[in-house]
Amino acid sequence: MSFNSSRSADSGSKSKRSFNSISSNRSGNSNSSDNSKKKKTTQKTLGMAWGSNSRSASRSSFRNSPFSDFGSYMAVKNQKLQEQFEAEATSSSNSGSSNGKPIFQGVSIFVDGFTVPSSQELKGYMLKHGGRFENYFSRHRVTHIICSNLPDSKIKNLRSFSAGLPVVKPAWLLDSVGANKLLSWVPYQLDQVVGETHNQPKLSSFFALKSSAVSVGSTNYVTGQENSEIEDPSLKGGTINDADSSGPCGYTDHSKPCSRDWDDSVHGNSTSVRSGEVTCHDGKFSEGNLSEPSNCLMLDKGSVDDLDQPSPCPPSASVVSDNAKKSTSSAITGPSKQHHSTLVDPNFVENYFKKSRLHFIGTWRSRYRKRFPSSKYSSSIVNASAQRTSVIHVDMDCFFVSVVIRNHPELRDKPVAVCHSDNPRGTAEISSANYPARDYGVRAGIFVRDAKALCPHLTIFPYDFEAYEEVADQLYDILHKHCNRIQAVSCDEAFIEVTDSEVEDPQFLASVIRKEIVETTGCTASAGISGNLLMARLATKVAKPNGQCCIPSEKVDDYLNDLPIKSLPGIGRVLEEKLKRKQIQTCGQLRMIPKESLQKEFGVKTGDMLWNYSRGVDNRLVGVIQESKSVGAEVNWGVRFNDMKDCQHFLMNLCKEVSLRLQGCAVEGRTFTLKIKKRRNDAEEPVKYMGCGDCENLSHSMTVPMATDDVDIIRRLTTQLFGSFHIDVKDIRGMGLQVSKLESVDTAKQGHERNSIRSWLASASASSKQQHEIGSPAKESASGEIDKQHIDESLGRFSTDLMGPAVQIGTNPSNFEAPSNQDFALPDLGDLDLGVVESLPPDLFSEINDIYDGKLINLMSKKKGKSVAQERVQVALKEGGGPFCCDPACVNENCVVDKEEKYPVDKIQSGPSNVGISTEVPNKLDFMPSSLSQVDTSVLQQLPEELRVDILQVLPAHRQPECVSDINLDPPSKAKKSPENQASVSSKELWAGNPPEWVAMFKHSNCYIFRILADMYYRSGSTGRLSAILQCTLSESQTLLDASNDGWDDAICCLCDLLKQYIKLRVETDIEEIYVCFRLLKRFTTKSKLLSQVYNVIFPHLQASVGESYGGSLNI
DNA sequence: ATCCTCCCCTAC
DNA sequence: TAAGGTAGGGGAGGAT
Ligand SMILES: Nc1ccn([C@H]2C[C@H](O)[C@@H](COP(=O)(O)OP(=O)(O)OP(=O)(O)O)O2)c(=O)n1
Ligand SMILES: [Mg+2]
Ligand SMILES: [Mg+2]
Repeated sequence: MSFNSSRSADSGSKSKRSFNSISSNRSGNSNSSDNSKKKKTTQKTLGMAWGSNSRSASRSSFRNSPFSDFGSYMAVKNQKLQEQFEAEATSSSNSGSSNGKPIFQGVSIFVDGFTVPSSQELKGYMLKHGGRFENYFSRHRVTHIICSNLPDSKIKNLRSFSAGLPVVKPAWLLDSVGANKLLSWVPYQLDQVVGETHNQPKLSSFFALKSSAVSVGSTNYVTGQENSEIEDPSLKGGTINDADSSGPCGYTDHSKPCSRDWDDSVHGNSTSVRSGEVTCHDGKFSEGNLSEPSNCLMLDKGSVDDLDQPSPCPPSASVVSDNAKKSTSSAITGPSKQHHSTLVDPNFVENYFKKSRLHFIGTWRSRYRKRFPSSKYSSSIVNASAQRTSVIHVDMDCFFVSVVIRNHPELRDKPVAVCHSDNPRGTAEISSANYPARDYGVRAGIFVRDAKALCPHLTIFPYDFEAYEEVADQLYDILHKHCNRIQAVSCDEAFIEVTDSEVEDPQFLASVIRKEIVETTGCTASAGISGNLLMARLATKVAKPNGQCCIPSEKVDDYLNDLPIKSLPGIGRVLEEKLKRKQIQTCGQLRMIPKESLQKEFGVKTGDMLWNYSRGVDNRLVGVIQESKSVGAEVNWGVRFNDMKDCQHFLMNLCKEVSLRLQGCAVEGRTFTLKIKKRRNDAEEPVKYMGCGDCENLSHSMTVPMATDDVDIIRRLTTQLFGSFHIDVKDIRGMGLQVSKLESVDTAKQGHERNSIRSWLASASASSKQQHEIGSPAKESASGEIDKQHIDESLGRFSTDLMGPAVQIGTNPSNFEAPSNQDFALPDLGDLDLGVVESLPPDLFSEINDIYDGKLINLMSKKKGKSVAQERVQVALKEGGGPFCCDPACVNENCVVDKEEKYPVDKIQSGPSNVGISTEVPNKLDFMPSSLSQVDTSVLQQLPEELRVDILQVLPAHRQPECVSDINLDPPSKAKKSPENQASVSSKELWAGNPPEWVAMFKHSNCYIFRILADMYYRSGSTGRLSAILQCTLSESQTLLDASNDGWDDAICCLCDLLKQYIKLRVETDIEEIYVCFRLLKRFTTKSKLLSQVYNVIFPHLQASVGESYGGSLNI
């Protein structure tokens, strides 16, 4: 199941998709689908339980482990988890410093529910007298449960989870304090519990227990499980079955049988909307003098409530709680106090996103884009703007709640909210609350503990992202059926534009759509109808819940007059507060302020918006669907690092995420912005569990010349960006990576074609037009002359025949037309440099051969034996013969570096990014060259010793930067004895007092030095060292290309030079480097003004014609 | 003037 | 326990 396939899927059919765009790319694991499908079917009526699933199991590092291995691993890990748990700071004690007599020594209480005195006071008593206070229940740590009173529904569960622990009234503590000794708790037992034995010793967890505070039967809505079947994971840990058999979470499959059955059941119930009877009964609305039925159509709130809802399925299957899984699916990286942080879970980023509601709604749009690739209708909208139009705004009522209680009609009139947790003391956020709950003040975004305080009998349901996705799809299918001008706002909300000619009665259309929505989804929607986006949206607010409302233009002013400014979209907390300080609370008051004042105070655009909105004016058009401007990922929860390694690991995963999202959107980006949330100095631990608390928001960005989606490049960039923060990783509370300056990956570059030579050439020629826009022509032609000279000079030593004669291009950009991809003319076969072509890696050769319909190979065989063979340097690189290392931390000689590991996570431990730990060794990746005199000593230090010696011997010959003398260098005697070392002597003599002209080509000092060395080694036949220094150059070039705007000319020069050297020398062990060169140049040169240099590597004789056809942009 | 970077604000 | 993301708009201030 790939992203592209889902994009091409017919919108009517339920294609496999994932709400988490990453997961579909990553897992590609169809093995789990059978399993998960079954599970889903049975889960349906209960909603998904806490999360983990076969997908996550299959992605875990244990995916291939046999059961037994996994099981024993889990056993060990749970033991460790418990040990951690023991040490965890979720409990408070005051050992040693208690100022009261330690009468509660050995007593550890957990307070359940409301108590008198409050749990905080009890905590105070405990700490004062040597006892412990547990915020969260654990049978291992807690010795007594303190409880004043519990509703009956809780008692049963309390018995269960208490597992024989005494449940005692607070008076026990008070009396003990009063008596100044520990009294027996027996007389203080809670009456309701006395005499009972625990006949249900197994319970999901305290967490799960809490969720059944309000129960229907004994079903726990949160876990979707009969309580009696739940095991306490904190005791036993996850079972193997847990890890292997639960259903997927990020959602993919919409064609499951259940949805069919459900659809059928819906259609079995006939419904009707009696739109003729509607009037505006809404109180708010009436107060606004808008109650005329003729002008304002509003369905009676009750009228749709009466519509039949799909018949509820009885709760059927139970699902193993995810609690166990969570404790098992994370590996332990070391002792830690946080159980849900980056410290514990190496897959934190991925796992986190799977459970984040905000991630779900935040990424919904990109999924929608794939379902309904846009721009079909956006142009017609512009045209249609001449006509009179109405806007309908449709928004699902308390979306998340509606969806999860579709099959619980008995809860429709009871307060219900969706939340991760049902802990009445928890800091989990309410995602959505239904309207009965809102009557109690429960709102999206408040903590569950506050919600429970406002409404103690609030029923909490867990998330079911899969179901939200499914309903959203149904919603948009319906909308698209009725209208082709739709502007998606979110998964539960859209604007529809209708022209008067198309639809005579927008209100009737709205009622039809709403009826269809409730019939299809089992959830109600509300609609607002008005003349523009703003007023339609405001009308929806009036209409909710389950109603619709029209605000005709003549009623706009009246309606707005008393409307609180906060109700206007775009005015949030901050603007509201600022206006309030100016005594502005309503739109009517806002209208009194002249536009100029507003603009002066809030900025031009914002002032304009305020002025317009307060008058009901909104000039935005419906449906102008712009392509996305940025793609990013961030995590600001559970982010805690102890050391650089944790941090780097996290960052690299974030990069992977971002890279995959870019690829998922088929875009590449040029600007990378790393955001870091840094704990404020004065901020203590956040109120919210694992939250980021009060933070400073920092960001640094970097723009590279060539757009990319490549994870390795992104990682290098990100690493470099991170270094620029100079931040203590312990202060980091959140990080995000955003990519902007996006360019869409055109079809020619997609798929396997992407790295082919043909597409490279084609894209290069197509995009060469843009070269005119880059840089000034004067500068180009000037530097072109220099470049040519220098390159001739420099390359002459290696490969005089590779460069053809220079072509000075006459600049005539105005006449220039870039050939299209199709027009790209293949060079004549006779124009190819056969020596170079022959030396290409086999598959590159074969690719070119294919381009020429196989004629190339014939030509080659004819000319065989003539040319290049004798020019080749015979290289017989023995194993490890090239001491190379680009690893800052590694100075071992003979270090063979695996390409994949060039920038591994743990290599960036030192350097400026690691403030306060070790700044004396600069981070190589932080180096950004700017001038010839700037020699990066750290780079030099990373070189193998022998090469370093050579450099020091060479440098003084013409220009030795001062800082080189700082290098602490002990010339190894071994190096002196090496026969290869002779090269440096001769080279030194060669260059002494006579620096070659081409040195100016390498403005970047490292490349410059490397180039000198390469030349030296080449002359001396030191092939091992030559190979090593070429790799160093390649590595430097990569860094340059990725990171520097200034350095990419240098980098291109280096790479072209390198490529020629590699190819010409045919260093067989460096085949991979040739590929890297090619890839870099392909990526890079489509927009390079130095394009022709790359061309010349393969098509040197084409220079003149290329130069002509590509106008003045070429400088060779 | 216009662009760029580093923020802040807003909505779902 | 708990999963505070994502993307666009826009302002301030500096570089050009
Ligand atoms: N702070 C928020 C706001 C919204 N949502 C999610 C849950 C909502 O159900 C969904 C849609 O947002 P709405 O603003 O449309 O809110 P509701 O649909 O829940 O209620 P309403 O009836 O007011 O539209 O987005 C969320 O998780 N957290
Ligand atoms: Mg809604
Ligand atoms: Mg909404």
